[in-house]
Amino acid sequence: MAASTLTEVARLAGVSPATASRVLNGSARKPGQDIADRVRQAADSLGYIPNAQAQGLAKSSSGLIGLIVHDIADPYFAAIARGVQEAAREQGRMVLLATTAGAPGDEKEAVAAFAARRADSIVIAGSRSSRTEDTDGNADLAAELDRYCRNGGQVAVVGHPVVGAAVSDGYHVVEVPNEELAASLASELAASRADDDFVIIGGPEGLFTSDDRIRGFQQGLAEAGRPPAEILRSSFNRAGGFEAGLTLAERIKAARPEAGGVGGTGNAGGSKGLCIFAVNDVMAIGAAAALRSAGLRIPRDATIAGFDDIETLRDFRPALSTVHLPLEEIGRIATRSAAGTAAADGTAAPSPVTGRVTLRRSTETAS
Amino acid sequence: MAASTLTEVARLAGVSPATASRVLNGSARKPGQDIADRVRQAADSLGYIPNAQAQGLAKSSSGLIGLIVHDIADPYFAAIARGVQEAAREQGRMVLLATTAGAPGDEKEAVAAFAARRADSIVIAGSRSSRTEDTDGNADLAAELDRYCRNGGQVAVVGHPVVGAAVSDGYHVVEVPNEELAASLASELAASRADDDFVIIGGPEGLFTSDDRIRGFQQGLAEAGRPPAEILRSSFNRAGGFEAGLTLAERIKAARPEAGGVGGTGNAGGSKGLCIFAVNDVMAIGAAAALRSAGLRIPRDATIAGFDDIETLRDFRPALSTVHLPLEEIGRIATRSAAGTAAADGTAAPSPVTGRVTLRRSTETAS
DNA sequence: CTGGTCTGGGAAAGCGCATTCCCACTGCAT
DNA sequence: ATGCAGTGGGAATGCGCTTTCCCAGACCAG
Repeated sequence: MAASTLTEVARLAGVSPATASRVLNGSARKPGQDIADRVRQAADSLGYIPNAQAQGLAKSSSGLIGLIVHDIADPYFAAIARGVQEAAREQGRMVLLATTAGAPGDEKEAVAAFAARRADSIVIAGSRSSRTEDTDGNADLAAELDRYCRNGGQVAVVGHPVVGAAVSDGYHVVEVPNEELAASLASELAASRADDDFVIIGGPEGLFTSDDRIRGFQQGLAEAGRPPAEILRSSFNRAGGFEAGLTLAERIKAARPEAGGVGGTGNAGGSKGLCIFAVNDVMAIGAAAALRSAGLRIPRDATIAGFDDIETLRDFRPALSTVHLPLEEIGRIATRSAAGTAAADGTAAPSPVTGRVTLRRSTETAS
Repeated sequence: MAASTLTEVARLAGVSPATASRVLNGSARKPGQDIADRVRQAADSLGYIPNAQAQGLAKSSSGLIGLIVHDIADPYFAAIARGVQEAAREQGRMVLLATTAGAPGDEKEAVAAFAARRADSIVIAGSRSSRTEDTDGNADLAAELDRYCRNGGQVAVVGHPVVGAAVSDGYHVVEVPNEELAASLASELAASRADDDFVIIGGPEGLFTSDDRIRGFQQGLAEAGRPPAEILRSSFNRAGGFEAGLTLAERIKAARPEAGGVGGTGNAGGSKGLCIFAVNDVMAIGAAAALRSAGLRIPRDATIAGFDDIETLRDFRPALSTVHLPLEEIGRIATRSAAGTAAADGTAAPSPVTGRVTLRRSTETAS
């Protein structure tokens, strides 16, 4: 018992398929009221569900929007995905999900798959990379995107443009002011942590998001008259933060004259404290966990700040200083800017993304 | 410049479209080596990408799997989604995402949309509800699923069967032993918290997952010779947990003879302690935050346990006692059991879901 | 009353592909 | 030399829908 077709509905209603199509789907021509009623009645007496594939084939558009993320279980991407999903629903589209772990090769395949499904638009979240091992992948990805755009596809990239992508009118970038915000964070921290040394826990070199935030932070430090911070590189996730945190914990303990047992006086003696900036919240949490596992306490033995303001992490204690990013909104903006409507609106540029430095307990001056 | 078609490739290669189709897509008939090479070469010189819509139309299958969740930004669903995504990739399919906030009406629409797109299978995560206001929605959803299955669709539901769904051979349920696990948790807690009273923070009545866990917990308590716990109902998310937590905080403070300032002696005086079981981790975190905001400390002034073992929450302190659920695996299992292959394998029932009670600091006996 | 313009419905041609059927040809046994 | 199965390619049909084009009738002005 296959699903019923438009033709069957038409026959039941005693009209031609053309007419049935016109009444059941938004067509320019509106058939007469009586006929419309008859068709609609026939349709739901048959439980008719239009075949989106056939519709797509005929109209060459699918009502699909492709979303590419590194990892859907990462709360950063999950938040963006929620925004995308929401905007998609507004537009009456569905979202197709692809996860790639950030490998440009996989992303290229995802784009090809979306193109095959004739997705109306593609949203690419997740940091672009300029690492040399990704050069080929980036080129392939750029070529694939280019082709997709030339065939009328719309793509929106969150953060940075894809390396080497040609600027076409179907290609939008949702700029996230990572650098400026990191600079603001640095300047605020420089003010409140006057006696601290700074150290940065970053992702692998070449990851744009990470690099931007590092650069911005250093710049903010410089403007505040502080020396540049040392940079520890590790992977862009919780594990990376943890690893770097262990390294830092060793140093902190080594630098302390007395043994660092629980109940120590902490950093009160005027020796310089350490303020850690992890380039994202998840890494910051990892680092904090590492410090704690080494018997150190935050903000007593070191202070720490992250970036993103992940919602799920907001109950973490001590509350994490960070930079708030409207992740969900970013997802919405990206989706809208890649919607056909945005292009039609012409100059209606989507509102730019704004973040906000949010200092909390994890960088508060020890009492 | 529209995307190139099979016909164009065939023409370039000097063969018929039929032959081109046979070489480019896995067909039973394999054309000769020389011809195959010619076609393949023509294909990628043209940058040919098969039109999945047309393929789907012709084959009436789409390589799509639909995933229904309440909220993709909820780490519980995000984790399941990762598993689904992973399994889908193994099968060479893509996942279509729909979020419904748990409203059966929306879920019905999502199923219809998936059916329209001729998704090969549908995975429904997220608790079913038997609330009276959802009765109609549930019936609609069941009818829609039924139709989908009759048309050859496969559906897998995580947790509970959809209310009123007819058992058909395309309908699979991935059982999660919520009740048993909650009972185990209760029994372990009853043993380690010999002097505590128990209270349960549950979701709205009628939510199966919540109800099962509550029932199981009560049963575990009973088997341990404890009286049933009082049940506080609120919404099934962090906010609900927070709200219930505030209520409990009031009570705890009221029950304490001396004022509950910081530095109080806590619960040492032999008065009975309170052990809170929140039916999921996110609610537990919310409740913990509420207690903390009221100046109470865990596990000193109250102990608390959750359910799910959400990864992102694992760095929360005090570490949350909970029941570990292999969320990602659950997603994989659901996806596989809804794959055509699972049906083909016949008796190869997917391994059942097993959880594990995981006691951590949040329910540790106060030192 | 007639010629013209609308209006609303139907017939038919694809959209891009898979697949069934058909046919020409080869190679082998008879 | 003849008949046969077997092989490999092409023509044609259809998946379910949209949309252009066409046509019959209605309606108005002249």
